[in-house]
Amino acid sequence: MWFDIDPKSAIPLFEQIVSQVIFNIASGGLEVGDLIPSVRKLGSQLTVHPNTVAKAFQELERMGVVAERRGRGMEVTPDAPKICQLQRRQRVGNRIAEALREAMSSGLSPEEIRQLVESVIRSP
Amino acid sequence: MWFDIDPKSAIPLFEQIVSQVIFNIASGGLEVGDLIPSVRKLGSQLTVHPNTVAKAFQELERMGVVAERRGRGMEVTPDAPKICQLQRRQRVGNRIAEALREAMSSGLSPEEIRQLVESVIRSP
Amino acid sequence: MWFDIDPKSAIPLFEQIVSQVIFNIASGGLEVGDLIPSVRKLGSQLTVHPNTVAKAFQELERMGVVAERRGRGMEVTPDAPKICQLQRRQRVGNRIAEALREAMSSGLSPEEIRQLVESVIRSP
Amino acid sequence: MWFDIDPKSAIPLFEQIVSQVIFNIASGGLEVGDLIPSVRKLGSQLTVHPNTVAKAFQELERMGVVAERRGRGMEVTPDAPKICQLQRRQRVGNRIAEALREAMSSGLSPEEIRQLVESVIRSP
DNA sequence: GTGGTCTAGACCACT
DNA sequence: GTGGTCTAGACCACG
Repeated sequence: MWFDIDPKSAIPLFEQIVSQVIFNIASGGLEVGDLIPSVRKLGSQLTVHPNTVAKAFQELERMGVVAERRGRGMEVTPDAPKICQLQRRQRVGNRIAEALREAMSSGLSPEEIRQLVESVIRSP
Repeated sequence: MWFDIDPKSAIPLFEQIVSQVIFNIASGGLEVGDLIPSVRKLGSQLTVHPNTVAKAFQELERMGVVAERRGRGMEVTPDAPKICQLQRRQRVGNRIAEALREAMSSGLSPEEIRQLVESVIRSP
Repeated sequence: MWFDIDPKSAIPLFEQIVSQVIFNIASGGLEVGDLIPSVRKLGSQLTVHPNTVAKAFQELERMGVVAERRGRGMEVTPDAPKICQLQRRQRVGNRIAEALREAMSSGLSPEEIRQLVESVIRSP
Repeated sequence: MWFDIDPKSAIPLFEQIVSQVIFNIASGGLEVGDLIPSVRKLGSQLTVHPNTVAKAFQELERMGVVAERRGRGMEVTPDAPKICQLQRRQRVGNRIAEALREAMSSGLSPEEIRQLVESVIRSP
């Protein structure tokens, strides 16, 4: 299980947490029936306030990706893998599309953009 | 001169306006000494509140890209092209890098990402 | 002895258990001197955590409805029937009053509400 | 426009606020295109923290009942009346059904319950 | 002025 | 220990 959170990003923290949980389920890092980390544990791990994590969890619950097990925590639902794999493609695709749309509106040529993409995809 | 604004994007409107002005200067759509449109004119053209446009112009002035010509409006400075071409690469590059970083952290393979990018770059 | 528990209700489980014991005593299903089921037995019967049952029993003891018989369990007290018949009317009345108060504040007419009540009272 | 909030109720405040807005729209007290009161205004009117009101508004936005007008407030959507009239019946019906189900499980006869209902419906 | 996000910390129900 | 609700108050983006 892996979390990649950037507190300086314009994307709200709770939204980033939602995405990361989705990605973990989509890639099999979290499986059906698993308990996801508690709000307090994850909060201290990410140095984020537990309330912020809780907000992310409520969103995930609303999506049907996790369900509360009273007094135990939040459990990955049977429907989660299907939902999350779909969501992953949508979220990743949308953000790339948005960035490329901006790139093209900037006057850079498709070739320059392709080079930029390649340099990024290889580097980090 | 061309503006591509998306009011539904998570990126603040004033930030999008700043970028679009920078892109117009970088690509030669606006040249040194040109007057950029007034706050009201641009506001009504983009259906954005004039205060929001004013905030963007303030930011551009702070960057040294435009300067006030008393009684005439905001004028593109001599330094602007150099600044804007640099800014364009940085802004476009950063946003692509961010989107790709997310894509890679999502568990998709580099090959899948490359395909996604190609499909987006070709479509619209 | 009969228990009607809904784990999805907004009403706390322990509160539902308290009510159900009260109703059983009020209606004569449990009589003075009877032993109520043990915390573990009732817990496994209702698939509820024993601590939750224990909390309900604590509340019932505080109300004077049951008392501990050392080594035997919890026994229905002589005062219980009187207390429980009063409590039953209060609890049922309060909850109905609350639901109807909401119904009336919703803008539905008394006639529409009466119909709703009739349809519910006849159906299940 | 009318709000009936009970801070002592077991129902969460934000949920009560959601219901009350729905009821107001369903009964025509709020019409399509109206701005609902701001989080701060409604918060101080109900002596509830603005964050609690905001949580209710987010739920309403998620339901498609209101939409944000950036910098102006939350506006009643065209779909709202239909949604709210449906929701009103469901919410009111559910709560009455729950209360009556409890009443019947308490051992009271249908006739006693009907009398209770009538006495409540006539009194306040 | 508007709502959105975040931190902080309290209390509660439940296991 | 778990999550849910609420209060409190800060800062931000937008009009």
